Parts: sequence; structure tokens; C-alpha cells
Amino acid sequence: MSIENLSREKLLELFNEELRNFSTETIMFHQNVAEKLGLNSTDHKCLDIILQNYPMTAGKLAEMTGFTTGAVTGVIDRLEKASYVYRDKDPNDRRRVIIHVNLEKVEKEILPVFTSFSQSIRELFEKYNDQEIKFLFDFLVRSRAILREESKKLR
Amino acid sequence: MSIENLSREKLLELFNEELRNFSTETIMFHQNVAEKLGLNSTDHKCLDIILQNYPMTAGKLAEMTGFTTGAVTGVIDRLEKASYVYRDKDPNDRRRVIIHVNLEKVEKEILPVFTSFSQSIRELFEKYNDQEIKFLFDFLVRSRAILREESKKLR
DNA sequence: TATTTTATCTCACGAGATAAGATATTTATT
DNA sequence: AATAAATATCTTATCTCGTGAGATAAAATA
Repeated sequence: MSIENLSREKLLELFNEELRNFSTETIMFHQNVAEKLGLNSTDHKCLDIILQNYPMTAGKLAEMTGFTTGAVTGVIDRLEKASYVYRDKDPNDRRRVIIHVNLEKVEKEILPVFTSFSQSIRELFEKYNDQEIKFLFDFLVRSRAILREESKKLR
Repeated sequence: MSIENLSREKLLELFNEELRNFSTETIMFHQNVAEKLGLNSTDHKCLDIILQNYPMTAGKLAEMTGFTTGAVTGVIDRLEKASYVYRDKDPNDRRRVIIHVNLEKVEKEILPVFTSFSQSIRELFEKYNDQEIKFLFDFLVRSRAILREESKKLR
């Protein structure tokens, strides 16, 4: 049975299921990346956040992840031990710990893991023109807004 | 700066970032659902898999999740204690443990959590005609195939 | 200066995952 | 049929990591 001949209702059902599978696959991909890097999921997620926000304080990382400061200390310990990041005291406020990224290590270890993925995604993108990309982008933005809104309602 | 006037390169960058944010938000949504249900992430994920595959054996769950059989025993113990599922011996092979779902409990506890979410998704869908849904569906399928393929390469 | 607040770290504890091996049952071999 | 091997699940010791409470050090405030 092709997707072409489905009723609207069936189509939406199928789409919902695909969305669900997509998110499962996304989660598994991230787990596999983490494992490949020798990091647990938590540390990988934190490193991801750090890479998008460095230099940043330990407290900011705790705030953004929802972890306790004690847990964050452990995360930074492990990431520092694996030499992905290093600590530095904030000269203006010596209570603060600034997390810096060891870019050389990141580029050497992490980029290769994503090379093949990035390439495949690029190839996929090539199938779409600008207008289509914008259409897909808009869908993602709307969906994400729903996810965020519904997450908030659950808390 | 509107998305309308971006170069192709910038557009793809933005899209990539949105994909990344989308997956982060997805993961957080699932965590929040689990918390709302009083389950840890692992148990929630497993329950999800069970719901899509029941009745199924404990071993199959171990295989599908990648957990050890020992860990799966713990998962089923907790899900059974929370009365989402129950164990049954396979009459044809009494070594096997069949996991059954307590549908009454699932409908009572889990469906309400998704009611608002489903409603919002429905409303989003109403913005799209069948052809557009199929276009989005196709994109998700292709993206998921890439995720699956790249996950495999990492192992 | 003394007090309070802030940022991070330490530590005891608990949840949950693994690895190895025990147990029960089925399948294969002689 | 009896014995051995394989299979499915569970048990247990051990390890990792997150939390909560409180310690420590620096900064802000009175």
C-alpha cells in the first residue's frame, strides 16, 4: 500500500508514527556518537552545550542542563580528564570557574565522527531548493515550539 | 535578519542548527513525559518499545534496547511493580518470559499526558494539505534513514 | 569589618547498568 | 533415553553517576 492512496486520517497516523520513529532514531544516534567518543550521554550532551556557549561558567552549565552543581562538577571533571575542556578561574570573580574548550582535541576527535553524517545530510539537502528548505525549516520551528510548549505544561 | 534573504550556505547552516535544536527539544520532551509518569528515562523508553511490540519476550527487549538481560530484568520489575506490564511464561517455551501490557493502566495514565500534545500536533497538521504532509513525511523518512545508516557506521 | 550571598566543590548515599555466573528449560548428540 | 550443549532469564557483586546537604572561598552588602 503506497502512501499516495491513503485517507487523510491514515496519512496523519502514519506521519505521527514516523515522527515518533524519527525521534527514537535521533536519540539512538546521539547515544552512539557519545559511545564512539568514549563519553556517557550526559557528558556528551554537556560538551555539546559547552561547544555552543564557551567560554561559560560551571554554574551556567548547571542552569542550562538542570543538573545540580555537584553533578556538573563531575561532568567537568570527566570532560577535563578526557581533555575536551579545561577549567580556568574567572579573574574578575575568582569564585567562578570558566569552562574553556580544547579546540584541537575537539576537532581531532569529534569532527571525524560527524564527517560522514554531515556529508549525507548535505547530499539530502541538495535534493531541495531554497523554497523547500524554508518550508521544512518552518515545519521544524513550529513543531519544536509545540514540543517546548508541551514540555512546559508537563512540569 | 529574515530567513527570506539568506544565502544558500547560510540557510543550510540555519537549518542544521534547527535540526539540532529540534532533536534536543525532542529528547527533553521525552524526559519530561517520563518524569510525569513517574518513570525513569530507561523505563519509559522500554515501555514505549513494549507498547509497539507486545506481547514480546524479555530477551527481545534486551536485544532492541541494547541493554544486558540483567538490566532488562530490572526494567520489567519496575514496570510490573508500577502495573504497566505483567510477566507471563511462554507455554511453548517455559524459559521465555512474555511481557504483556496492562492496557487499562496505560490508557488511564499515559494517554492523558499526550492529549494536549496530540491536539497541538493535529492543529499544526491542519495547516498542511495532503501533498505537503507527504513532502514532510518523505523528508523525515530520508533523514531517519541517514540517522540509522550513520548510527550503524558508528558501531 | 562583619554578615550575607554566591559559585563551586566534597561526600555519603541511592538508583540503575554491567559482567559473571546460577538456574531452569529446551534442543542436540550419542 | 540419557547426557551434553545451548538458550532465556534471573541473581549478585561491583561500578558509575546523580542528588542533597553541607563545606569552602570569594564577593557583595551593611
